Amino acid sequence: MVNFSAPSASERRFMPPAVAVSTVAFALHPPIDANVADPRSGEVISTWGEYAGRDSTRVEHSTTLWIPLVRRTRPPFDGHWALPGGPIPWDEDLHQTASRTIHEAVLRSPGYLEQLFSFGATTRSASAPRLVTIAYWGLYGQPDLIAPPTTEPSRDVASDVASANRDVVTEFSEALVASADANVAWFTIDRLPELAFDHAEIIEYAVWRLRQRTEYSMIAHRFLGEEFTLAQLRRVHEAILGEQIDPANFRRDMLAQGQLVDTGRLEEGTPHRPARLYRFKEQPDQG
Amino acid sequence: MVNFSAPSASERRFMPPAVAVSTVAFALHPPIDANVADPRSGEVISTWGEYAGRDSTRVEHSTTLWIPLVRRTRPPFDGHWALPGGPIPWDEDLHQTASRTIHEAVLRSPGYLEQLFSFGATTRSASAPRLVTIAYWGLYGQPDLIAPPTTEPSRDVASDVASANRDVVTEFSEALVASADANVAWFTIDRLPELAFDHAEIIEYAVWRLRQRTEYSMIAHRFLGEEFTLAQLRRVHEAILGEQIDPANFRRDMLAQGQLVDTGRLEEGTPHRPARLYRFKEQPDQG
DNA sequence: CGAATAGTGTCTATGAGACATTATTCT
DNA sequence: AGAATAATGTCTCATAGACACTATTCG
Repeated sequence: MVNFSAPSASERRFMPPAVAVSTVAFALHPPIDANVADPRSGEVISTWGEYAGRDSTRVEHSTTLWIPLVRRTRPPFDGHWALPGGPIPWDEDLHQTASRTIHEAVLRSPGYLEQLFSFGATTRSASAPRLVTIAYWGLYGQPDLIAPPTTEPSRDVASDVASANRDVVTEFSEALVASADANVAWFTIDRLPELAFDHAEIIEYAVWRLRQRTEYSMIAHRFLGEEFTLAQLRRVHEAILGEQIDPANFRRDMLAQGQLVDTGRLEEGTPHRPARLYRFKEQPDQG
Repeated sequence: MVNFSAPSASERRFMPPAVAVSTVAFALHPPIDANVADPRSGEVISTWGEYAGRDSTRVEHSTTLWIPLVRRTRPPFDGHWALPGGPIPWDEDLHQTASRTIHEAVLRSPGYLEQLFSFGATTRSASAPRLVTIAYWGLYGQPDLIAPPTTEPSRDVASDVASANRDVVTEFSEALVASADANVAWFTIDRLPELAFDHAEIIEYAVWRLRQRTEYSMIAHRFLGEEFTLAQLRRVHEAILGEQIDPANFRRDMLAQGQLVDTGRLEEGTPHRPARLYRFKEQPDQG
């Protein structure tokens, strides 16, 4: 008979570390119905829909990236914001766990997901038991954000995993609360609140890795809809890089890549000369 | 009272995955006293010292990279070769575990160590319990290889971790045998034997990442001694890339980097014009 | 001297950044 | 017409690859 009752402190010393997953999910802006929080106080201000209103320029000209965070509701780091995530069930691949846990928080699945790094320092949480976190980073594209929230049957992780190692779940229990509530909100990456554990470091590294990427085409692909103008594509790159790009050179380089296809159609409803609409050339999906 | 006796198959279903570390440790050639195995049979042929003899050109002109592997002595994959590694004790950082386990197999510590990727597919071992492996890659430099084997007190992992989750150790028990024996041998990366688990995939990815590195200077740094000629440095780069480099262009580019310092001294004992000796400019260590 | 490798100089193709200029649409 | 942005063209500079040529040491 196996007894998985909570081990005492002295017994913990002989336990192997537990594993979990956390995800940094970038978007050009939050979903319409999502909460936006004040970076300073962490207080939820309003939904993105109210905040941005019908001012589409605010969306179109988004010049920075957003990520969703989850507020912890118990120690350690009670009240601090943290990355969405959770423990790894025995029958889920790492990607699956990342995808499912981010969906449980945001009610939407990112179009792209890639492993970032594993954080396992013995010091990453002073009081809690040893936990190795495999961090992922992902991208919410325009289609993902426009789509209404989906409700997948969320597995009862508490009984699957927690019963075997209940201590681990204390770091993630907040991800299990009903979503779209005040404990899930979006922040811009250049104005983040105080974060739990070493999650600030994880986010910093995720941003760095996103910017390191040479093939932005594939990445930007995920942020955009089916058809788009070169200006829209350029703004995605600018949001990722955090700096401006020369439109002329950008056009030349992107077209030289041979990844774009001119649809022959034109943008509509502009107060100026309309731009050509492009789409990406078909190519094998990955991620 | 916590009972960590081996769980049955049905009980395993509710256990969280265990975590371990494996390391791909590159070197320009094996240590002098290390075993060299025949790629086909996996049989240990001789030590590197016997094999290479006093033919220093064989060492100097090494045109490929070597890695140490450990032969499994029990199922699953009994008799197959695998990466050195082991489970993570509660009080060790991931780097420390990688460094310690590779030392237990090779009796030498690599001069450079960097996290590679975490492999956690549910399918990576059919019969054994779920295990997430955090892979590292490292470099043995010339000084590391010349140095005599060091014997650090190896912690009794079996009692630290294995007692808590004995099943996990079946994948790594071979790392605990007395080292420098016939179950540890070196292979060239282009002629590897059949490997256990998904370790072939891990090695392939490690080689890819090594070659992706733009700043080879830092990497090559680790492979060389204090002073070196440009030809020696070039051969390191050629071994990493797996292809030849134009000596003239290589010289120009390396000197333009401003990382090299002319020591003013010359190579000795050559049957031709001796080359200048360089060293790397002092810079903050990392890794 | 000849062999062998070290070391230098030069030509060319490519790609990125800067920026001037023309084109097209709306108000 | 004037505003605003799309789209094109051109110049320069930095870098990488190819390769001819000179220099120095040993035997």
